[in-house]
Amino acid sequence: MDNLSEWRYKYENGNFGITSLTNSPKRPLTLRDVSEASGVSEMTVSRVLRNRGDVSEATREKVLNASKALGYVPNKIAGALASQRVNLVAVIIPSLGNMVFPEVMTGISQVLEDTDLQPVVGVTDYLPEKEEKVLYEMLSWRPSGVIIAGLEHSDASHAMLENAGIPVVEIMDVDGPAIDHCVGISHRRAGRKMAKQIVKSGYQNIGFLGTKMPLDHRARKRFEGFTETLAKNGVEIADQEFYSGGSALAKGREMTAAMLKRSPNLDCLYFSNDMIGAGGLLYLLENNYDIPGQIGLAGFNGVEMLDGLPIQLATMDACRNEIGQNAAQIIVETLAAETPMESKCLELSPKISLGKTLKRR
Amino acid sequence: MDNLSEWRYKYENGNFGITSLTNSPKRPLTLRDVSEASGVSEMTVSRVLRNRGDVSEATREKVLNASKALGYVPNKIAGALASQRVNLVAVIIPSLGNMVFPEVMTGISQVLEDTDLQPVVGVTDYLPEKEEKVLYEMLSWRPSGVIIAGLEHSDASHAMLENAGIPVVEIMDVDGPAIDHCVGISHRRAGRKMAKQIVKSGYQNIGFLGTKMPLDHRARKRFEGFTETLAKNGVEIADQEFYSGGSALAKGREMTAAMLKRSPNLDCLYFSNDMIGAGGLLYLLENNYDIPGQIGLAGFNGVEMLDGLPIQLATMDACRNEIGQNAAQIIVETLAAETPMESKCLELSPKISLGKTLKRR
DNA sequence: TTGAAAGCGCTAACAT
DNA sequence: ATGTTAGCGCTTTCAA
Repeated sequence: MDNLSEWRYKYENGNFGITSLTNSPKRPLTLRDVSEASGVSEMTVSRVLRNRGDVSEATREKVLNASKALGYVPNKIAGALASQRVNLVAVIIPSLGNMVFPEVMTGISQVLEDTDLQPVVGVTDYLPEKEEKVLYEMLSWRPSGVIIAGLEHSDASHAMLENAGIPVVEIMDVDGPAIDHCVGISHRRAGRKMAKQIVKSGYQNIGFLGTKMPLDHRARKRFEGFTETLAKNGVEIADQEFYSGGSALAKGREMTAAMLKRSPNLDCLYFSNDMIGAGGLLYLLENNYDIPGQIGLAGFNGVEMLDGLPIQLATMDACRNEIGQNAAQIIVETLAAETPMESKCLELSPKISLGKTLKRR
Repeated sequence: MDNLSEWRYKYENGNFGITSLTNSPKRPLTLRDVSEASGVSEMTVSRVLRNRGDVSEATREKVLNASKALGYVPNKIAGALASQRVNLVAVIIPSLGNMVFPEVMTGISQVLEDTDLQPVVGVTDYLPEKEEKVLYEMLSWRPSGVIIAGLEHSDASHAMLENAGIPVVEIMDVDGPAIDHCVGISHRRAGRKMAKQIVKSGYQNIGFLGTKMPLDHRARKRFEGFTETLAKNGVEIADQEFYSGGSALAKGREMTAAMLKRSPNLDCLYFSNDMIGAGGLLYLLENNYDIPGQIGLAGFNGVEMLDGLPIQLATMDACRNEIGQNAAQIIVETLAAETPMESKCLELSPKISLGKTLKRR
């Protein structure tokens, strides 16, 4: 950073204009160029640029000036090869459109910002083959660690992660065996918890609305936990519907309309995410349903958006930021540890938020 | 990919279990290991793994088997250093939370998927200093191209981009001089267009609600274009309010309430993004305002979410996916070109969508 | 069709 | 405090 800020200073003070004319922009500059321009050995230049070892203030200045004047940007590829160290952490997530994952990313960045590590994102679109491809691609850059969503991976992905020889943190989910470390919530438990709450509130005819994704294991686990607990209480899902693609808000609206037309006696709807929940909520309000008296509603995620809804939707926080922070923290600690760290598995507790769409008893 | 899929095959068929016992996961495997395991020179192994040059089918098979059995993942760092080529495209955007940028990313990925290029994302949080840092960091990995949001950069960033010696595409905005290529819309023109529409619809007392970000140049330009055209029509912004942070939907609601309390005679609100627009819309509906008769509303972006709203908000599409696709296309073409490509600047036309929140005349 | 040698640009480990 | 040497793991180039 020091290097960078001085460089910036230089440009802001106009020296750039001159130097840009002196060096052809074709061949990227090397340490050697800086070395020659400053009359100091490459090694010393390297030391200055990395703030390593003892360098006299005089040489330091000479080097910095030359480096800035030329507009030198170090070649990390060569550096990484020589030092066998790469300050990158691979972060592999299913999607950026989900809002959940940008928040996880924020948590990760917050922690990594205080280190010299940098997150690099890869997106899998919930496809195991793509996950495999992305993982392979990222591992071939020899990152210092991997943070990857979910516990379910193809055999090949699994093998790659086990053999990578770097810390691996599987995030979002803890319902299953982890390869190395893991941080997340139990989606099964989350489903159960909401089922308990709904039953406790006195609802009996419950509909489920969710995504069609057979590959969204976490949604599936929530569904399983949910039905399981209902069953224990002698209640069965009265109707269910799944969607894929399109605007979640619009889908929630449509599915709710369709389901209530089909099963008018439902008294509660459980949505697998807050966005479709919000759509359902808007639909019901427009059609003058009494919420939560006539019909109860619950979602999942605790997306910030909900604060702006006419009525606050009951939901459950998925601890996204916290998950990101903890995962990054584990990577940092593992890398700092002298002795090989033990695998850690951290289960966070999603907080239920009743909002105003479930009856209180 | 061929390499990868065969590798996968191997694991799925259980060979992994055995080999994982044979090689210690401590030292990453090298070409040499594969070479020794297959009794073929490193060079030939390299050829096979990259599908380069002529290799006999027999050797090819030997090498592939050895490679898969060991679980070899090539080291791109070494490869990049040797070949002086990196298949990475740096994509630098202000935020992932905005929904706009994930959509741009989708467009980019769609195009790059058919090539061997890979996007790598960096986030600046709308901060010029962070942009500088991220850019410096990314350039030090010697990517093949840069796609960066906006036309406004610090002097140092500007200098780095000019000197990088790789294709640069500035996206989202075309109101200003580009360094190399650019793809986007004119936000000034977008602001003007919506102003024209609002005036044409007969509104006279117009309020503006937007983000407080002085660094969101595109929002600023829309605002400028908007007021400019109003002025030409003898109309002045009657009230305005800016926010920062928090749930955009909730903010839209709050700001709308506050503004109408303060300026009850407003007959139209222009929101700088659809999310706050949706918040305002929900607030007004709940309070039984007649939309668009009593009060007109317009937003900006054309976010998919809007489809689920009770009334469709008037807005303007920012061509996000298209921008991403075109930007990536330019990078691909420039890299493929034998002779240095001319700089291209592509202005897309945002489509206005009247929805039901503006009067039709 | 295959192999051997010479780096790519940097840094670790030693000198000095 | 500074310099020298020897690679890092690949690919390029040239030879066989």
